[in-house]
Amino acid sequence: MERIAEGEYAVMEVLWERSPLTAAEVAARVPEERGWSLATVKTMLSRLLAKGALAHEEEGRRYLYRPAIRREDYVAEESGRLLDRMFGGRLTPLVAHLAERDRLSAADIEEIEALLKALKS
Amino acid sequence: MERIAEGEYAVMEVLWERSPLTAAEVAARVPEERGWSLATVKTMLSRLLAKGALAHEEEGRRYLYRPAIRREDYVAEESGRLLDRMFGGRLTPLVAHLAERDRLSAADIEEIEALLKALKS
DNA sequence: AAACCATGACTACATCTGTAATCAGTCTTG
DNA sequence: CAAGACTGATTACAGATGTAGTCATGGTTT
Repeated sequence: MERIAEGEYAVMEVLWERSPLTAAEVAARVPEERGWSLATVKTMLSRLLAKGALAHEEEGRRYLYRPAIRREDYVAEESGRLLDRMFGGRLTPLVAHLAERDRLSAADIEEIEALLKALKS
Repeated sequence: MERIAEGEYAVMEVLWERSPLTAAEVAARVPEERGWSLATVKTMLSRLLAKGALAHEEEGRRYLYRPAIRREDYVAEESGRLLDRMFGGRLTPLVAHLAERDRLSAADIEEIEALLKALKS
């Protein structure tokens, strides 16, 4: 599975959210902040097709695009990569780190505790 | 703070581990697997200097390099970025995700529970 | 039919990255 | 001092990425 670049990821998000879509529809759903032209979105679509991250089916004279890889899998790979690189693959240091950085509220803690309890059973 | 590329990160790791170091010393400590020549390491060092991620002091006719950003901060930024992009900024889904993917052993769970308990007090 | 519009394919181009080689000094060593 | 060795600076170059523009073709509207 080839690497998906940051910008391409925005396109994947759109299609994971809803698919299949035409190029124009994808462009309409890409976050405003990107400020992309339709041409740019089309380039992204082509590259993602080439990488095998998307599939397309013809619908008349145009294409309908849909993801060819699951968001699940992509997310797993990326978070695994981060974990390995920065925390020696261990989740505990990440949690500790985020807690220190105030990325973890009391409610979060409760929630994670509940999750862990469930996992143990 | 400019983005640090994957390859450059390997150099930062070396210097976070121990610094200051000369270019040659850094090269000697970069993981074998990279198979980098000294020239490559020097390029990385220059680019990191330009990005402001490293600082150097002259030591005779050569430089001693040292990090100009804290590993802490870099790691915080990167993990925050991942969390925001993939999990809406929430840690719980990430933990749940990793658990599902068997990235979480029973021992890990114990450990995190202990950590959370400590955090609450 | 003529003019127009939408679409994918192809082309463009600057910047970033990975991966060096080469060059111009300075230090060392014979 | 001459020949190397070592160092940062400069240059190289291919592939990835961000960000489009252009072109050919086939459908649409008057």
